[in-house]
Amino acid sequence: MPQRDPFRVSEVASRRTGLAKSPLSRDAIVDEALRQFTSEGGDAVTLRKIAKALDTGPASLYAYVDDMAELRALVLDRALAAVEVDQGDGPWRERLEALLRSYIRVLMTSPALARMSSQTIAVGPNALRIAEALLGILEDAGVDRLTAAWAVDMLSAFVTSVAAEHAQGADPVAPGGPVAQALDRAPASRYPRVHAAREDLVSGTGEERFAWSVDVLVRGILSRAGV
Amino acid sequence: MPQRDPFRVSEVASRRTGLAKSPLSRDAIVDEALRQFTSEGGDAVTLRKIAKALDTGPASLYAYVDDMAELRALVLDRALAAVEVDQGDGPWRERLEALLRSYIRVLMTSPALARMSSQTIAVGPNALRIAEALLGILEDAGVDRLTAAWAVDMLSAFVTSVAAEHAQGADPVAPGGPVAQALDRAPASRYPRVHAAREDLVSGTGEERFAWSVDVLVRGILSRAGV
DNA sequence: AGCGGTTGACGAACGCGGTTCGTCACGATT
DNA sequence: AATCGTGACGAACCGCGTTCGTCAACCGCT
Repeated sequence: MPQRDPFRVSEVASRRTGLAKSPLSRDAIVDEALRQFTSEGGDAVTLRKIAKALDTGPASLYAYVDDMAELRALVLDRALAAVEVDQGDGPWRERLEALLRSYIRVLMTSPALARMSSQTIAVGPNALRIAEALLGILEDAGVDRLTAAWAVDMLSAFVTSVAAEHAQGADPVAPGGPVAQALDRAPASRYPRVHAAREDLVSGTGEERFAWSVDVLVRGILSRAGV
Repeated sequence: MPQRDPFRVSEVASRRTGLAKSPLSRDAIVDEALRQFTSEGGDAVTLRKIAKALDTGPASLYAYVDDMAELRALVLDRALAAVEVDQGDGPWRERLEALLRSYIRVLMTSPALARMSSQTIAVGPNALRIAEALLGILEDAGVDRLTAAWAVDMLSAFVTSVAAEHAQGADPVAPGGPVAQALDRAPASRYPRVHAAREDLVSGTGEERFAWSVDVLVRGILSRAGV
């Protein structure tokens, strides 16, 4: 039990005048939710915890937010505000990789955020900002508009995929992790190729795999684009 | 309160001898769970509903399953048993596309299944079976082992991504859907490229986009492979 | 200055989720 | 026939999102 502050009554009064306590706005709610999403141990972010942190009850939040789903969407877009979209004026290839790297880094701030991004389609202003930047880079690369549009979809899906994979427990590919265990348990008789490639399947750092995957995507996209 | 059946005692007795009722095994639990995952409206599959369908209480399942997480993993792998891996003896490109198509079709059996597949890394025997087949196809394509191993990862992630995207509400890209709405709301002044490409971003059927994406991935992978 | 009407905040409760615990009936063993 | 260990189960716990009815504070009137 947190200590019940006897001065609480005056706080309530002051809350209306909006001096000591923030008067509970939509922004304040989203801010606190994002703070919990990123700072917390990464466990479940709940409406009740957010309310408690804002020194109120769960019901009060419903004046500003329709739904937990809406709140999640708002939080995701606010988180995406941290994605750095303007990556200097180097060659487009470097700018693309830097943008995707920033995108991934933001999503990996917390497992909860990464999980959310793979379940919610981001359609907020910041998602649009990222899409706009990607289209610009692909334009510089000489990719036609339709190809670029579809490529934006693939690149976004790729980023959320990588983040989601990273979200469930520290590096499942690491030695001793569930993947390595499963590969060791796989009998060579039934899965000869998996067995033969068991080291390759878990080789490389996250960094290397990321760069490799981006390269595969870029080559594929360029080879489809009417240069 | 559900009516208390006086005949219940005899049912318990018959359950022990395992005649009328299946005597509650791990397989029976996973079977029923998968049935609910696929047949149900696609909503949340809960331990309690599974128990009720098996004519018992939630606590009884814990004799056979450690966790809801373990149950989910078991269900996912059992679902993957339906993926058709042996796709005739045509050219590798067709076999690859057919395999991925079967994979996606299975995951799209229900939204709940699709959502699960993007959160849980599949490491069961059926996941290994699919990986084995993919490695075989890529081998036929002349892809070296390391490239093939990493490509398996990308292809799997791609499949679960597509399924997850499809999982949240009937086609978000459809006209009137949240994506189209967001694009219409996007001011051309701030997002000129997004605005210009707003039709391309939502164009194409799921089929066309799937084929296009696979083509991008294959081209990228081949161009990295030391043929 | 006094006064309804509107609105936002809140306590309490509802239904449902996964999980745990103590009990008791069962089938096998002595 | 008596006993024992096992495992199925009812009941309960705690936390979740959400809803409802109430009440106090603010606003624009007269």
